[in-house]
Amino acid sequence: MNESEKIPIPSLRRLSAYLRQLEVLSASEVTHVSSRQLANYSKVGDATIRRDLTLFGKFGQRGVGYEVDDLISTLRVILGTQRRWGVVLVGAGALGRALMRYSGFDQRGFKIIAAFDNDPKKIGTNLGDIPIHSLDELESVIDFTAARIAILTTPSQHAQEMATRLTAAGIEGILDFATPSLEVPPESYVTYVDITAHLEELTFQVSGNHP
Amino acid sequence: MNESEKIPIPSLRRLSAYLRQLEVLSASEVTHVSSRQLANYSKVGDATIRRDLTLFGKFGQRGVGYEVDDLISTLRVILGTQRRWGVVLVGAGALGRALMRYSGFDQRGFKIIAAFDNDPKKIGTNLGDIPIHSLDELESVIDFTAARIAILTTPSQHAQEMATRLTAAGIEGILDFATPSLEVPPESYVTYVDITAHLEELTFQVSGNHP
DNA sequence: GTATGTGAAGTTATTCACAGCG
DNA sequence: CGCTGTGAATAACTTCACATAC
Repeated sequence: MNESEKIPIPSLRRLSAYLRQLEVLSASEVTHVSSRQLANYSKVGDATIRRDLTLFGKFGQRGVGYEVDDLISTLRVILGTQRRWGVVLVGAGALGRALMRYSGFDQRGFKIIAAFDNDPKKIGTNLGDIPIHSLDELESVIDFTAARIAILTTPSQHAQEMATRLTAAGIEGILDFATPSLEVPPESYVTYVDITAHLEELTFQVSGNHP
Repeated sequence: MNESEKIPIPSLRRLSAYLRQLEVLSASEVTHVSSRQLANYSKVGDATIRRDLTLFGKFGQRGVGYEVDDLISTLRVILGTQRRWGVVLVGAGALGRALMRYSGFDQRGFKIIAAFDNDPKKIGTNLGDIPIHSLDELESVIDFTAARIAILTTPSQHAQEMATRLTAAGIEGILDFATPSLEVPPESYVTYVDITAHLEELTFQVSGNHP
């Protein structure tokens, strides 16, 4: 995939942050918010917020601001989460199991519907209501559930093989915790999360070994 | 903190990725690598790699490239991970416990040395060799261990209070899984990881609701 | 008065392209 | 010759500042 009609990735990522803040405001019965107010809740400038939003349309009212619940709906439509997404998870180790137990996905439109592992002790069991399957069933379960998104939490040695099988089986987006720079077909999309890289960012800032 | 001597954050984050790749190459007994080769392993151009590295010094040899193990050491010095960092973890829920079990930190220079939770059933127990303390002991344990980095995996309602206490107790860097835009004193540093935001990035790309 | 949406300006980051060194 | 290091050029992103709308 990708062409994405020229949406800058930084802008796209900020949309999720705006959505979080708006959900908090909505829960506090706030009905309207200006870009200035929204900017107060983050490190982003008000002009950036307005520009980000106008990449997708005109959602504000001059002199008033944005209607909170409307903007939430709009952002969900843009991000594709006004509908529910079934997600499969490959690798039911410590991190995979933690994600399977994480309750926050539900309210954000995601549901882990199946997990896969190669440990015979886990295969056939459930964690909560999520069944853990053998890797042999990867393709058939993806086909049956029509899942399009996968979370990859295997050891890094197996990550590329799993990514190849996942995309061949119809998965279009992979959230990769396992290894940097997975090779996937051009019509699919990967985002990589490296927790140690974030810690390294902190130690760089904290230890100040700057030139 | 921060002034960071003008290191662009994107460059800084790529250093961690280079380090991962170099570690793989070193394990495969590769002794030298050119920026071009390194670029093949990621989506970054070779000129970007050279420019990133020269922000910190001149580490290559013309006509040859970079010596893999040397560059690994150099990057660790830059990132501050040639020494070992004790890290405290606040919130021993599913995600916190998964991170406590994660073995990859050790080889990257990090060690979770203590965890904190408010659940009486957890307090006083160990997970692996990591003791779980009462939150009452937060300040004293940070003081005793001289920890400077913390991982925050509490429910979001408690995150700000915990961040305030952590920084007051001497923590300088927080890896925040709990809530966006924590307020911290200017001499401390926060990096935020939002797993659902990454999933939203995928659903945006996959569902193609682009203008 | 207040706040959006947006050209224009400014800033930051990436890529080009090549001189210079091993 | 190959590959780094780097000015210069380009591209990407952010911020300014204001006309416009409510």
